[in-house]
Amino acid sequence: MSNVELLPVLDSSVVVPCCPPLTERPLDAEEAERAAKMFKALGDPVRLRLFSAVASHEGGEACVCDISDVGVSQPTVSHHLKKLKEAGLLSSERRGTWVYYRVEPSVVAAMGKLLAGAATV
Amino acid sequence: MSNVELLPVLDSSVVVPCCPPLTERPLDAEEAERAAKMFKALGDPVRLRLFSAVASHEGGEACVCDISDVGVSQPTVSHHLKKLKEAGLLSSERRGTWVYYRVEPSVVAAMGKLLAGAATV
DNA sequence: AGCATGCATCGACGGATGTCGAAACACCGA
DNA sequence: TCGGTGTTTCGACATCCGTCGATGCATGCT
Repeated sequence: MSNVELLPVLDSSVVVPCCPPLTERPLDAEEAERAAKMFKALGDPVRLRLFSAVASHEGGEACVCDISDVGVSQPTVSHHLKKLKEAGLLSSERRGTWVYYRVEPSVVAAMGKLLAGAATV
Repeated sequence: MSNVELLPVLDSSVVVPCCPPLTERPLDAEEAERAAKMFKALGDPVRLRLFSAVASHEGGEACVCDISDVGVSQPTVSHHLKKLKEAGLLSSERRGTWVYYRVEPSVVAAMGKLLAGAATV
């Protein structure tokens, strides 16, 4: 039943260039500015729910109508999705009536790499 | 009956209970609230630099004096360290004149687990 | 063309947040 | 006990941010 999605195997070396792991050395101002934007994007409960809804949706994508039941108005949902997009965490594409959002794997991987190591001090 | 230890030994495999990976299922409101607090704590450039400074400091800990050169006033540094502590990402201990901060590995690991999977959609 | 639906933008409002200087607190050495 | 240094707390302020209703735009259906 499940037609397997084509997974572009996560190539860890092609991760979006941002910053070294947080444990490698203290981030400088510019690096911190960039990295903070990504964390900030997930630093809101509504955005986190939207992101999770997209990430966990079958097919790896979801239209706004699929995920907009998070307790805030429709304009607010749209506002948050825009923020997530600006942070690079989601991308969107219009197909007919609906707009589909999907996770941007490389950026999420970059966040993971930032954290990697900090848990094993 | 419940005279159970409230704070069991922190086994690094037993990560702080928070939420399932973001890809497993959509987070509910309560989970999102908890998880967002952690991301929000790292969503400020100054806090990210402070966290990185602690995480990368030799010995896994640093006193405020070691890391307070991030371009803001000293009270502001203290304010941000408090936020990181409240989020559970750092812990602190006073030893004589100085206060030492260190990374709380289990909480950082929890954040990593949230992200894990979202990069391999 | 006209209308209904899905989504984005606008403008406004209230509360949260980052920042500072001043002051308080904790500790140590003389 | 006193002064000095490291750190936190306090109070104030400007800005940012999440939220909403109203409105605009794009698409598809009749």
